[in-house]
Amino acid sequence: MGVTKSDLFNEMQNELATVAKVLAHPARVAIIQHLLKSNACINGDLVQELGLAQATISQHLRELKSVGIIQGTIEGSRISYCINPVRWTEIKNQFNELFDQYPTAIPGECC
Amino acid sequence: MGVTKSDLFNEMQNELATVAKVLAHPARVAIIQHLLKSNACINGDLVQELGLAQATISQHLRELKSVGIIQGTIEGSRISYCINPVRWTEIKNQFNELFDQYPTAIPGECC
DNA sequence: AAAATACATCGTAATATTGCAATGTACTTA
DNA sequence: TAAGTACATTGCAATATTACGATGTATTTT
Repeated sequence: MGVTKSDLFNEMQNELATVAKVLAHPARVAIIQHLLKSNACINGDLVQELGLAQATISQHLRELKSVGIIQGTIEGSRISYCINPVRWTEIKNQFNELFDQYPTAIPGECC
Repeated sequence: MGVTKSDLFNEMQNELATVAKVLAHPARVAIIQHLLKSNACINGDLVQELGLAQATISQHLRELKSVGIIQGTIEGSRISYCINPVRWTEIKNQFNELFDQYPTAIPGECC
C-alpha cells in the first residue's frame, strides 16, 4: 500500500506526524539551520551551501513552506526565505506538548 | 532516486532527521501516546486500540525501537513495551536544541 | 506432545519520497 | 526587446514507506 490510514488517528497525531515528516530529512534541517544562523532572511543560495541541485532545494523549500515553518518573499528577481516566527513557536509547542507528557528521565524506572 | 545524500549533512542534522522520521507517522505518535497514558508498561494490544493489523503494529514498534524511544521486555509469551526515559529526554533535548535556536515569536518580525 | 496464543519476519502490492535534467515563468539588465 | 538570472514545475528513475496476509518462533495451556 504505502498510504497512511490517517482516519484512524486524531488530529493532533496527524498534525504532529505531518510536521515531523517535514523535519525528517537532513537537507531540510540544514536549510532551517542556515536560516537560523543568518538571522536575517536569506535567499536561495542554499544551492551553494548544501551540495544539492537547484530543483532539489526548491522542492525541499516547498515542503518546508507547506507546513508554514518558513516563508518566502519576492525581492526583485530573488526570493527571501526565512523562519515564520509564529509558526515556529506553534510547532515547538506542539512537540513539547508531546515531550512533556513524560517526566524527566529516571533511569531504570522502565520495564 | 529516493536515496538521501546523508554524507552532505552533519551528524546532528542526520540524527534529528532520523528521529523525526520515526515520529512522522500518526500510528507511531499514537503508540507513543498510548504508552504515555498507561504510565505502566503495556503490551501489544495496540492492535485493538489502533485499527491496524498485527504485522503493521509490529513493524511500527520496530521502528520506534530502532531509535531507542521505546523498549520491549519479554514477559512470558507477551512483550511489554514502554518508553525509554533516558532516550526520551535525549530526543526531547535534541529537538529543543533546534527549537531554542530561534527566539520566541515576535509576529511580523520576519521578511 | 498438541493446540493455542503472542509476537516477529517475509514477501508483495500500492504509494510516497528523493534527486535531478529539462523546461517554464518572472524579473533585470544590456 | 533580447539575453541573462533566479527560482518553480514537470517528468522520470531509483529507492523507501506503508499495510497486510502468510508464515515462523517461542511460550503457555490443555
